[in-house]
Formats: sequence, C-alpha cells, structure tokens
Amino acid sequence: MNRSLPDLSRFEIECLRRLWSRGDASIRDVHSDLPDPPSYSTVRKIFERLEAKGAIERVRLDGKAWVYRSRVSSSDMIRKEIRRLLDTLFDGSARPLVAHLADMDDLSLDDLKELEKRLGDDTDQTGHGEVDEK
Amino acid sequence: MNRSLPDLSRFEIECLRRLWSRGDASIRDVHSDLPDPPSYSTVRKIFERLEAKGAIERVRLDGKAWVYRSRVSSSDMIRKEIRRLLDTLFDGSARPLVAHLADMDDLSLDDLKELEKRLGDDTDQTGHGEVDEK
DNA sequence: GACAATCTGCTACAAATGTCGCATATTGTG
DNA sequence: CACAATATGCGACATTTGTAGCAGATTGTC
Repeated sequence: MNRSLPDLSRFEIECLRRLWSRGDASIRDVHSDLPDPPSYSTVRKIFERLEAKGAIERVRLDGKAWVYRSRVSSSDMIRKEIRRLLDTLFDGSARPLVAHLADMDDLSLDDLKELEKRLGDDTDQTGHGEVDEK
Repeated sequence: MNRSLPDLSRFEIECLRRLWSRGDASIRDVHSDLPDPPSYSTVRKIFERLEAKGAIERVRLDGKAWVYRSRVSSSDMIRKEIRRLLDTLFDGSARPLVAHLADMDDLSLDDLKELEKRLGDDTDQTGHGEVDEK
C-alpha cells in the first residue's frame, strides 16, 4: 500500500517534479532547473521539508553535496492532486472537469479521440511514465 | 475583463461553492451546508477573508445577519484552479491530465465519447451553468 | 417591555509556507 | 598546503490558513 502520500504545497511539488524528471539529483540541480528560482537557501528549506514529510530521501553524497531521490511516484502524487482538485471543485466526479477542460480550449476533439483510442489498450498512456522508480 | 481572480485556499473555495449553489446566502446557511463544519466563528473568518479578497460581497441585511453573494463566477474560478493544477503538475497542457483521469478509472470510454459529441456544438456543457451571476 | 438567541466586530493563536542569512565544515585547485 | 568556493546545519521572520472565544448590539418572542 502506498497510502498516506504526504500533503505537499505547490512549491514543494514544483521541486519534486524536477526530481522526477532528473532522477537522483542535488539541491543545486533542482535549484537551477527551477524557472524562476528563489534563493538557494529557500530551495534547501523546501528539500528539508520534503524530507521531513517523507517525500524524498538522501541516497548518497556527491562530493559534499547530498543527492536526493523521490520516494513517491509521480503517478501517485499526480493522482492524489487530481483527486484533491476534484473534491474541492466538484463533488469528486471527473466529468465536469473534462468538460471544463474542453471548454477552455485546452482539449481538442483530436485529443479526445486519441485518448479514446488509448483507453482501448491498458498500457500506461499518461505520457509520463515513471522517471524515477527505485 | 475579469482578470486577477483572487487566490483562494481550499477551504475558502469550499465555502464559496456553497454560495454558488445557494445563490445569496448567510454565513449560517453556508455553515450548515458544510459537510464537516468547524465552528461558526471559523466560517465567519473565512467569509471575512473572502470579502477582503473581493471574492464575495454583502448584498443586504436579513434580520441582523448579512446576506452574501459571490463576486466571481464559478466557471472562472474553476478554470483558474484547473489552470493552476495544470501548471503545477504538468507543464500546462491538459492532455496528460485527462490521460491520468482515464487511468484512474474516473473517466470511461463513454464519458469521453459524450464529451466528444458535446465538443461539436459550443453551448456551455460544463454541466454547471452559472448559478449565481448578477 | 424583558429576555433569550444569535450576529457582529475584534482579538488571539497555532501550524504551514515561503524566504533568507550566517557560521562552520569540507573540498577541489593551483 | 593555502584558499576560494560552496554545501550544510540552524535559526529567524513575515504571511497565509485554519480555528476559536468574547463582549456588545440587535432582534424576535412571550
């Protein structure tokens, strides 16, 4: 069971995402990947909290810098967040979400068609794939 | 232009939703609609903040209680939140979101098909419709 | 008109978040 | 080996959120 994924803040997720795409990485790495990064100290604090929440762990020392690794899969976390949104905005159902999405022109007819096709097979089609699964 | 919708917290949105479905309502109304309500005082504080953020306004006095009204449309706020999720989790694109949704079994092939059909006409098909638009 | 009910305006807090700076230890380089 | 660079451990705040209690004003009811 992977229950009880930690509750993460927006920025914490932002940082965690870099870890997902990088695989193991140092704070410096993540800091430089951030689009509009705050001070290095700030990112370090985020890592400290992510670690306290059990979302990441230190795997080894690279020189004098720690190399971190995500302990939660991106899929699980993404689902958790989606569920959260669904519960906050609607009553948990996904339909209205997608309807809004289409309404926002963020989803085309073609997108829908392709997703439909994908729903046929049951491979992971999230377009993400676990980047960092230990 | 309705730009600059206020940033609302989860609970603030939770309360705002009751206002959306109720139309004009008092704090007491919303408080009793809440599934697992904190103290009345707490809800009042939320209203105070929603008002400070410009998300709601007082429309009249009913007895000695204020009647509030949402100043933001549910659609706009919902879109804002969806966008926020999209930006936080993915890189702003909706496709992976829907893919995950389907993956989570929250969206069936039929749902997708119906949405597809809906995309044809361009009526509001969010299944929500503005409940309270002044 | 007296009173109980209850709404309001304030105030207070604890916890979570976002943001940093500093002093010390460690390291790679010339 | 001496030093500049830089990662770390800690501590410090300001804001935002969630939560609540109190005193005084207002109101509906008997």
